[in-house]
Amino acid sequence: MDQTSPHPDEPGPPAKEFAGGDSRTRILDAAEELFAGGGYAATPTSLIAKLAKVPKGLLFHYFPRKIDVLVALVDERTLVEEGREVEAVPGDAARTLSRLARRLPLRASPAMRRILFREADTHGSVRERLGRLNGELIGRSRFALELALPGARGDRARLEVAAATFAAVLLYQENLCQLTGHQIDADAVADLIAHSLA
Amino acid sequence: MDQTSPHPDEPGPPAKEFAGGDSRTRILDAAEELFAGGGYAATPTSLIAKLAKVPKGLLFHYFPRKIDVLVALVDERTLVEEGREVEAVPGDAARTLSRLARRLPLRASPAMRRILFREADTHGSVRERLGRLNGELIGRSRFALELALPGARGDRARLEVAAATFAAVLLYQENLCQLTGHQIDADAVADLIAHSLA
Amino acid sequence: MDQTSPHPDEPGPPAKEFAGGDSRTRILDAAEELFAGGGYAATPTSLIAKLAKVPKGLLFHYFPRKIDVLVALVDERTLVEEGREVEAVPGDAARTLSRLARRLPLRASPAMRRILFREADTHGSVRERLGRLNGELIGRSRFALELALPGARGDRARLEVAAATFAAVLLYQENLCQLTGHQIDADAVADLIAHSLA
Amino acid sequence: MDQTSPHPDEPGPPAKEFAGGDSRTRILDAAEELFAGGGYAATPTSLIAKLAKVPKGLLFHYFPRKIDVLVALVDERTLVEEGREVEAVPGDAARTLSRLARRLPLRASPAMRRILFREADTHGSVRERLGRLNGELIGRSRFALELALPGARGDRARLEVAAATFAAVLLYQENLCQLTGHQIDADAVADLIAHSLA
DNA sequence: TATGAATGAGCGTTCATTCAT
DNA sequence: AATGAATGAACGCTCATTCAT
Repeated sequence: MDQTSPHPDEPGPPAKEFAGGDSRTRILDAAEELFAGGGYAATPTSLIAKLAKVPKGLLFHYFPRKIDVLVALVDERTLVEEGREVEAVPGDAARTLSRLARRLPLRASPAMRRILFREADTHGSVRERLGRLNGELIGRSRFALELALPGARGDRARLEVAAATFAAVLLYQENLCQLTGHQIDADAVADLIAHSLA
Repeated sequence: MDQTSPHPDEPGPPAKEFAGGDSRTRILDAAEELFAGGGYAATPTSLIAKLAKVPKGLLFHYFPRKIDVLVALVDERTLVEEGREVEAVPGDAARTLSRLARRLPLRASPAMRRILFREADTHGSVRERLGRLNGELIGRSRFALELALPGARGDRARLEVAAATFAAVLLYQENLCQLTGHQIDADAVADLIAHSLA
Repeated sequence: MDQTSPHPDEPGPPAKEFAGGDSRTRILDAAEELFAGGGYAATPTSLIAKLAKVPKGLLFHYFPRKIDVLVALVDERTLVEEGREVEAVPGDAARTLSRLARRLPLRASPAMRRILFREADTHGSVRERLGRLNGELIGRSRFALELALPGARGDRARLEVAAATFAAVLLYQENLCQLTGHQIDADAVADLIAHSLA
Repeated sequence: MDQTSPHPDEPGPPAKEFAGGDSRTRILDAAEELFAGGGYAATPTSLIAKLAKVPKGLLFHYFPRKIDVLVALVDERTLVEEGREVEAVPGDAARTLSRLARRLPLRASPAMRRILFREADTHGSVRERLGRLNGELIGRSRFALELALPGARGDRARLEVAAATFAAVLLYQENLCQLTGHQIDADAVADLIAHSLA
């Protein structure tokens, strides 16, 4: 959970955070934690309820089927920002890409990020969100490079490949690094790609 | 799956492939298909037994616990080739990497490849194998580039980044492409990287 | 169900049929439809509330227990007419019974009739109502035959049997015909019975 | 359970009645009793298992879904005898029908008979069986009357009505009598019908 | 009267695993 | 090695009912 997700302990007006709404939030909080930790299939609804400190039946009041919890999580707690302006540094592809890497168009907690990759295989709505993120990453990389290197120096195809490569590296960083234990330095990759386009 | 996929280069007589041994193989065949399709957690042992056409009890004779099936699958049906020679094309980093992409150091059926990525989150032995693949990809890429570009032209660090990037793209190609629907052309990436090292 | 079915002969102003009272009626309407369709046990109160478009809690305001809905339905929407005069055609037992068949002493919608037979096994109040209907049918048949055939031609016992037979056929027609798909023509049976008493 | 159903305590060769088969029988025994008593919908599988003294899971080993228990019961423990010869008493329709009433073409325990009527509303396979019984009763009654009264005295239509009436009375006797508390004497009805055909 | 969140026992079902043969 | 009945804990889910507002 990052600064954008609805947390009851967040500062600001605590309005409407009592009564019914609270339980639903606590259920999602618990599910987020557990799905990220053990995976959707291996997490029993009873455990979600226990962690959320709500009776089991209430979970199904808000989410008629278990899968609805996951869908709600993805719907409400991940946001792929689309079409935002890219901050390009004219003439400097490397720094432009670096900035991009620092501000991924994904508003989601670390837990939600894990869920996004973990459950993409199994559940369409999650896969769709991941696909959207991928597309956005490619689009932004392409756009950023176009801005940084306005002269069509290097044909478009090469620029496209560069964008796809950078997107691949960013997703790799988000996902596989944790699994494989191999780190990758996005800044260095940005530099590499910039060189190749020079 | 079939006799051609797992270890085509394995020497030795194919003995013991009749009678009893057959059941074990059929169990693994079935599990491979089902784990790839629906995931380990969502596949009941009873379904494996049914698809393998063996009685349920026999499955537990060969694999006392369900997880042992997955472990056996990874142990016996994936092989990360280590330290093999890389076919480098001296002076041509692009073609060298392309060759690498064409012959991944992973001997495994498409189904086993899916399993490798799918279950890496949950099961240590799978994760270890995936990590090994990642390491091998990086190592080979590095080695290939060293061979192709013997002059330490471009510092080592840059070469390291290039290797890691290429490895990331290859894994992305193996895994995320299916999920996100975005293809990536490894040859073009090879070309890109070669340029950046020129 | 609608304003014509339950008690078309009930006198009195139709007052109180707005506002709050409406909810109660809609609940009973919904329950009638659902109990007839799927049976009492298989119909959740939540579904009744949904079909009635009332909140779940309100249902329990009017009917503290689920069974009360069924009891109210039977109480308020079935009426076994007792002791009404039978229109006999003197000397013509066949036509007399035919008339009886055409005007059963049961004021209830088709749905309520199904409920009456369906739930008789399980719930005493329903069984009692069905028993009452049966008794009334026998009584009327007996009385009709006595009127039609005033000379005690044929002993009383035979007349009693004829009445019971006709009642059985009428109930069979109401209930089993739908289940078994075999129709029976009450007029023809009336004719048959009249012959046997001649 | 009547003399035809498979009971372990039945005399005769006790072969194959050990091991697994016993549990299945005990489950059906328990279900028969409970379904007859409280109805299918109101009988939890856990109660069946408890009464049968088997673990709950075993019930689902033999009957994957609850409804399969009911279907098996109807399939294996009711038999509508079809096409058997009718013992007619030539010239005596009354006694012929009486004999028919005494030997219904239904082999089933009293409990199964209740189930047949109780659950006919809800479950197709039960309804089919009941419909078959109804058809057989009509067919036999017709055939018996044809045999007893070979001269086409009384047109065929009348004979058909007589058959249907008698069948209706027999089913009424089996089912509704218990619910309504009104008895009907099949012999007397047979007599009545015979008179009407004379 | 009206509302829907809350509650928890219980349901049908699944499933990994054991075991006697 | 082979078999499938047996076991019981746990699962996702349902549901009548309660309750605070």
